[in-house]
Amino acid sequence: MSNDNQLIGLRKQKYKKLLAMNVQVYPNRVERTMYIKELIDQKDKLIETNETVKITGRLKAMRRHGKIGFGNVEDETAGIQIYVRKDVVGDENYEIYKLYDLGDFVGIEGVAFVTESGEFSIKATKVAILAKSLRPLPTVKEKIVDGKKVRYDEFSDIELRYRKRYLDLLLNPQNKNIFIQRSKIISNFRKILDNDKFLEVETPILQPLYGGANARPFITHHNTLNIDLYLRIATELYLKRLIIGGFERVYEIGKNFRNEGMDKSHNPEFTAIEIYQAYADYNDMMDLTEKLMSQTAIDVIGTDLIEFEEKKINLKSPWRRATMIDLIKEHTGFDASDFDYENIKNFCESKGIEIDPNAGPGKLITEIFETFVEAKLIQPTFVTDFPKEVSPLAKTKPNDKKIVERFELYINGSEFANAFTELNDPIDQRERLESQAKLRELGDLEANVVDEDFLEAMEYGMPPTGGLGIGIDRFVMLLTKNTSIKEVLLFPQMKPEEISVKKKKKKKK
RNA sequence: GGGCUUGUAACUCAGCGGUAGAGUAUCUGCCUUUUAAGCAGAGAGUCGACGGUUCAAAUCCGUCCAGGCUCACCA
Repeated sequence: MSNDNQLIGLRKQKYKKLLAMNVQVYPNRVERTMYIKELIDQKDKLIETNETVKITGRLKAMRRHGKIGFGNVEDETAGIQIYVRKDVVGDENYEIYKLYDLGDFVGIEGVAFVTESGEFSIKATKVAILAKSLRPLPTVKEKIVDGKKVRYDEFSDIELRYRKRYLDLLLNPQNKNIFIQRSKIISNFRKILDNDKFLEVETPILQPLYGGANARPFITHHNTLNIDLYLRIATELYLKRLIIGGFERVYEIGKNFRNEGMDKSHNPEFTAIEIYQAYADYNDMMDLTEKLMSQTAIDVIGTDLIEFEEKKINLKSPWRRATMIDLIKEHTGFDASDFDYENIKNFCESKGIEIDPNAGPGKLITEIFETFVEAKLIQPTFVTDFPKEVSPLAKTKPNDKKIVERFELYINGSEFANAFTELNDPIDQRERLESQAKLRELGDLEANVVDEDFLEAMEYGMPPTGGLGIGIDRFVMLLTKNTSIKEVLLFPQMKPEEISVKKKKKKKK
């Protein structure tokens, strides 16, 4: 018998013993008079009144001493020590207590008191089991040394933490806290936008055509319609349809799916917020980005100064705004402002940048930026005025048709937001999408596809609009000081373990 | 995809050619104020998988599986 089965077997035996004692091991209804946090907050009053309280929670520690015993019970608000005496709770209750295992959900009825060693506890008058844990939780022990918590045998295996996130949440409060922060960040975005008269909407995840970004999609199939559908790579084109439809301020928070590589900052599904505002442009979007991010930092983590990887990142607005061309000049000395293909190509070659034969000067300029500038933008920086060539959905500048009104926000060397003065000229939009289609034919799997339905919508008239997208996961990483996206996703994508193979082999033996 | 690296008991780890180890957890006994409770004893492992070398493999070699770091690719 494997150890695993041995430990589980023992717990199953206890389950049976409880049943034999006519104890409901998984009762339907449970009574709780207060959360443990409330109990602790009312310590003095409860000791004075000797009032009976009922708490519930998971058993996190047990210390049995013959005819008495201690334990620690935790609910979501706090934990408290329980004290169980055989002569107080009676034989049957004490028997139930003895059949407790670490990880069981228990209900304790009792009165508040302070032990001889000074610990506020609850002295049980009645004990119950609310749900038995058949599988032993990993053992983590804590000790308080000089007021600091020292943890032993922490559940720290990264792979296990991701695969069994429920254990990570249960055993590592600091990791659970990441997801509390994440939730607060998202609800704070909502609060700011809702106060600003934005309407939250939901658009299709399953799309007959995908668009709004350069990326390879996931493909799925609808049986009844017998058509392939794509999981959205962005919400952009649907949100613009809503602007056309007369909603002046909309946003959507949701998952996008991109069938591409995975690394510390890319998960195949990730959360983005996209925001569209009629009668606004990319300058307004910069103001909005600053407001959302710096205000949220203050609201959620209490400061807009973040110390991360030994860098001090200052989210206090205003943030630097600089054009891509100027930043390239600043970091390399190279002046690409003339968009002269030969000149730019020569520079790329001299720096060892690989040249895609289909790339025009705009694409090359972007590559120079990515190679020499991106990683150096530690403080929040709006990189503005992108080449039109790489921005098929953004409006050109009035005085320079090679450049569009677009920005990307960089913090700590990586992209956090992308925004445009949205292209609303349907003739221009059609030409741009058609030239993307040509790139596709030349083998660019990430080029946009022509979405006739979207173009038709735009032909009815789309107001001048500013649009903005922010990567939520990366922002959560920044505020919670995590370097891996997996740490801020509850269930990051992992390769499945080949359990079936293992099991088959086991059975054969 | 390349390089480096990890995988041993439920958890955290040691062992790195000669009969599988420790602490915690679990079980048994003692124990009515403990708190990483204590003391005494016990059980628990296909040493990620499959091959190879060897008298002998957790240990050396190869392939594979799953992670991590990093570079490349990619928004």
